[in-house]
Order: sequence, then structure tokens, then C-alpha cells
Amino acid sequence: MKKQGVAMLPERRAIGEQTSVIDEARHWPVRLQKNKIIFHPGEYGDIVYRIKKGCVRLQVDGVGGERQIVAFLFPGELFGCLPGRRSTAAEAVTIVDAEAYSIASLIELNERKHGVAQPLIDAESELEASLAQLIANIVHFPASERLLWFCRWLPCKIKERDVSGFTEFPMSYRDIGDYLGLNAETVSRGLKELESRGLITRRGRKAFILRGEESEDCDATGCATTTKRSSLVPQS
Amino acid sequence: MKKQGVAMLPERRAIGEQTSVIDEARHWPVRLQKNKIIFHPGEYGDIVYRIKKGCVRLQVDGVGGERQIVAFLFPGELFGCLPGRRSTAAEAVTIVDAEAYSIASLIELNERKHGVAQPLIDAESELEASLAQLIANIVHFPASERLLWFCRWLPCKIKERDVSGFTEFPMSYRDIGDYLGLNAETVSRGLKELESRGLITRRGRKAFILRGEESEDCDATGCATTTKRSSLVPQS
DNA sequence: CGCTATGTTGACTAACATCAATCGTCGTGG
DNA sequence: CCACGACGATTGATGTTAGTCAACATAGCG
Repeated sequence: MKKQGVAMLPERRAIGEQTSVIDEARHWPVRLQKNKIIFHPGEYGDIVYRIKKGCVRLQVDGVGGERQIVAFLFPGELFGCLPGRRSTAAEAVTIVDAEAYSIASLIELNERKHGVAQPLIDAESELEASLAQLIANIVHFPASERLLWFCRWLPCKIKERDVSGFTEFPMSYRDIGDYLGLNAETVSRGLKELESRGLITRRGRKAFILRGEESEDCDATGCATTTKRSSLVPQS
Repeated sequence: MKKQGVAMLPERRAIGEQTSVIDEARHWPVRLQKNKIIFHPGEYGDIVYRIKKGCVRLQVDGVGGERQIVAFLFPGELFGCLPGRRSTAAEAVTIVDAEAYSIASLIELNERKHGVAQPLIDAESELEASLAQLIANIVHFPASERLLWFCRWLPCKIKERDVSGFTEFPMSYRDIGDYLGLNAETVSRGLKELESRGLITRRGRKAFILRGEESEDCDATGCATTTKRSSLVPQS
């Protein structure tokens, strides 16, 4: 509900700054340092987060301490939406600015105003879809294809570009590997291969741009499809 | 709500026959033939299913038509809980008896009686946790360990045993492989290895029993931990 | 300016996919 | 009751891919 004094086009605002129906619930800003653990798996949680700035990873730990990242989240996205035990851990990849919402307050708000729960439901639907897609890609794609898929997906999530249109990896190669089921060496080799095949151009180690596809469409199998309107929860 | 004429211990009832808080919502029984497609991914869905008998798989299809199964579901479990677009396909592995609930009716019921939505939320939480665990296992475990994990998990889900305590695979080796990121040949070889290592005993191709662990505990990393009480949604 | 974390490159190896052939089992129909 | 066919499971031979280990380079940060 925080509005500028003068009416402005909402489209011009940064994603993280956009308001949401859930803003009427009790919420407060939080800032998380790099690698800060936001919550642990199994922990009881009653807070939903909406990212304003930065990148968060959801992950689980295997028996041998090896880490599996199951999702990277970016500005505008919600996580921790389901009340109860956390199914994964959440950690800040970069410094993160987020808005924290009390679930109790959201539930209470939902009773007065329908449709409040919908963004939470949509967030979980998307997470599930992207998890399923991730498994399929890990199992059926070779290393370089998984990386290409990742490089196509990332710019859909990170809207910030410098003048030349390059996208920056906010996470380390190890993080990328822990997401795609590869180790850091293979990530390095794979990116080199993609560059030699002319599919991407790299600037340093952390920035890249896709070649031969200027498209802004994120609808293909690659990028998680956005769960569009579902009117089952009656809108007020 | 179907009760025997004489009062009986509810514990003695089969899992699929147990009643649930959601039973007050509008629902009807359905029977699904083997390999029947229950819903497609991307499809708009407004029905929740609770399995009474049989086995259901959730899956996505890769670009090359290769199939990735992301979950097997058994009696007592709910699926299709999130209103909106389906994130996966659902298909009957065996003949399935299920109860179908209208989500609209559930939502309406939830407004009169709190806590109705909780089983749906829990089901999704568990699905997410098991997806994350599945990814970790596929990536970090060799074939035989994945199969061992599967053989430990399955008896927790399938309570029916014959006198000798063997558990039957309701699904084909190809299904198991499509779940664990293996092909059918490797599933066959892996099960043979587990048997030669003395970890399982097989009866024919479809039945097995674990050796050296008579435990009924399904709490370890292997089996998806049940999301216990989360009182955020106020109970009436 | 040096330390540490992160990325790069090369050599080697093990695991699993693939292909192909064969067998077993179940269901159907003569 | 048996013959047949189809599907699923088994077994073997072979090749490729990515993990592992080791050494080194680079960048970021104090």
C-alpha cells in the first residue's frame, strides 16, 4: 500500500518493489547476509518471504553432507508459503532484501478478503513444476545441455542487464553444479563448450549472453511456466 | 462415512477406507483403469483425489518423450491439492479406487470449518520434500543404493503383506527406472546385486523382502517424513 | 600484498546407457 | 489344453560421459 505521492506507472517499478495483495497482512522488511541460513528443513515455520533484491537458494542435504540445490529464487518470488514443517532449507546466495509476512496474519486476512492465498498457492505450484522439470533435465540431459537450459532460464529471472545485455551469475559454479547435478569442474568445462559452440558469449567468468536467440519468451519447457489465474479461490 | 452396522475399531480399517475431515465436502468415488491418465500437466484442475486402493504415479515428459516419474502415491494419500494448473501429469499404475473431491466445495467448507485445508497443505509439503529428496538421491547415489532406498521406502507405503511378509512392486521395472533415473536393465542388475549382497530376498520378479532390518520406522532420510501437526491454520 | 575462495585444465577411471539377443510370463483364442 | 503373441525382464558386450584427483591460475578481500 506504500504509494508514491504522485501516481506513477507501476510497470516502471522494479520487480521487487511491486506491491501485492498480500501487503495488507502484517509484514516487515528483512536483510540477509550472504550465505545466511533463513530456515532449516524440518523446522516449523510461520513466515512467508517475498524477495525484493538478491537471490535465495532452496536446498536439502544428503546423507554424506553433499548438497542438492532444488531452486534458485529471485526478486518478486515467494518462498516458505506452506505453513508447517519446512520441506527444504533456504539460504541467501547474495545479500538479500526481502519482505517477511506472518502466515497467521495472511490466513486471517484471507478470511476477510478472498484471493489473498492465491499467490502463495501459485508459488508452490511453480516450485513443484520446476522441481519436476529439474529432475527430468538432470536425468536426461548431458552436462552441456543442462547448462544451456540454465543459461536460458536465468535471464528470464534476472531482469537486470547492463548496457551490453549480459546476464551475471549471482551464484558460484559450485552452486550451479549443486543445482544441475554436476561438479564445479564440469560446469567450467560445459560453459567453455557452450562458448566454443557459439551458443553463449562470456565476459569474464560471471557474465554471459545467449547467442542466436534474442527472444524474451520464457514459455518453453526450459523456464517454469507461470501458473496463470486460477479462479477457484473466489476473488472478492 | 460408510460404517459397518456394528461399531468397529477404526484402526482395523484399511488405510484407504479411513474417513477424513474433508469428507464433509462434496465427493464421489472413481475407479481408474491401469494406465488411465487422470490429468495432464498444464491442465486446469479443480478436483482433489484421495486414493483408496491401488497406486498412482505423478510424472512429467521430457522434450524427447522420455518420462520422468516424480512420485508414486498409495492408499490414504491425496494428490491434485493445489487449485490451478496441474504441475505434473497423474496416471494410474494399477487399477485405482479413489475418492474425488471438488476443490470449490473444499474451499467453501474450509470457511465454515477451519483445518479442512490442512491435509491438502500437508500433502503438498510432503510432495515437495520427497521431490527434493529424490533429486538428491538420484544425483548422489549409485544405482544399487537408489534401489535399496526405494526398497526401504516402498514397504512403508504398501502396508499389505502376505503371510511371509514380502512386498510386491505394483509397478514395472521401467516405472521404477523412470523414477530413479535408471533404465530397466540397470534396475534388473541392481536388484540382482542387492540380492547377492544379502540385502533383499526376492520371490519371483515382483516381490521382495528386506534382510537385516525388521524395523517399521520410516523416519530416516529415506522415507519422506510425515508433516506433523501445524497449527497455523486454526483448528475449530 | 598476501591469503583464501573460486575457477581451470589435464589424466584417469568407474558407472551407467545403449544395443542386441534371449528368456519368461501372462493373457487370448483356437 | 495348448499355441501363439506381446510385453516385460534378463544377460552380455561395448562405448561414452562425467566424477575424481591433482596441480595450477585468478580474483576478491582483508
